[in-house]
Amino acid sequence: MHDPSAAQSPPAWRTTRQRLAVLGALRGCPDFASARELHATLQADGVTIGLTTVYRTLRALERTGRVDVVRERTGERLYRPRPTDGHRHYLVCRRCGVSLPVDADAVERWADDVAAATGFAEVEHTVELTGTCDRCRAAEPDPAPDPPGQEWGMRLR
Amino acid sequence: MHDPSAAQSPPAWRTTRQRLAVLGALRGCPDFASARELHATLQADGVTIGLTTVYRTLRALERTGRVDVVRERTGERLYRPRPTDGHRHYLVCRRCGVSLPVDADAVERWADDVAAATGFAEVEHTVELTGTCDRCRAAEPDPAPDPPGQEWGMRLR
DNA sequence: TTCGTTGCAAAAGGTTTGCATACCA
DNA sequence: TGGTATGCAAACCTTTTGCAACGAA
Repeated sequence: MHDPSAAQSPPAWRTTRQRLAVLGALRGCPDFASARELHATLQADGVTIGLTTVYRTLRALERTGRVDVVRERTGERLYRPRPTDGHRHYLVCRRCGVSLPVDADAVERWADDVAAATGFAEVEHTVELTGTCDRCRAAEPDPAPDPPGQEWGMRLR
Repeated sequence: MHDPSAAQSPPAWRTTRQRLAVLGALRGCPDFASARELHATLQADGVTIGLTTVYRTLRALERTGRVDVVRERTGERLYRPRPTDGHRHYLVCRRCGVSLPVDADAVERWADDVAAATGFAEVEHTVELTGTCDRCRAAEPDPAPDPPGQEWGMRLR
């Protein structure tokens, strides 16, 4: 027992020009941003950095819990610096992308209750809220809501 | 007014061999399955069907609310037939994939409250719970939990 | 006969990896 | 100096699209 390789800690983090730049860009952007967007921003600011490095840095930050991540409908990952410990859920405007940390205590409690009731262990949850912010709504009231189901009366057998 | 093109209803659903097969495979698999998995299952059962058709069928079922969808960590979409109206959230085992519909009234109410409080309209929510079911847990107690943050002491300025 | 559906191939789009080079500690 | 980090190119994966042929109604 006491296998040294098991206690092996991850490689030391090296502070590089590129990583600082990604952190800076992240802080400079209050809402969720994709890796590509961050990369474009950095290049526009004259920072020389590879897209690969942006991806790798974001993934590292994700692993250490320094950024929050949501998924676009396309599957694209969007990153946002984690404001404080405790706020980890957001309401994101589908049109302009503005994001708003929301109080999620009720969800946290609910998730804990479900975990306790089902016998599942190490229960993690992801909660994503999207909507249309009132500013966008004022700009253009209604974008033709999708026809609400039932239009395809499939007969199965 | 009364523009006919605006009232245009979606194209009629045609019941084809392939669509019935996808529905069948979906019903035959109680847990979440990806498009590729369903396609492989169908082929193994001797059903001739294109992967494209599986994707298109699943997308159509998703639009009409006949299946529930979750996202893998990779971004892959996983589908599951919707058991009843009302149950739309699941607790999925990260190891064996078994999924369990959970009562999500608390989350629904919370989402409605957030919508009301923020002034956002058309608020949609996705909630995904993952954990380790007791069966998997019994099989192998603990799979080396990831080192809990803080291991990379980054100095930012 | 009509028009939605199928399936192949190819494109698209985001993310990851191999490997030689650059650079932090 | 040693071992990470970087960056390019190419690989990977899932999903979507163009288009000609097929088939349900």
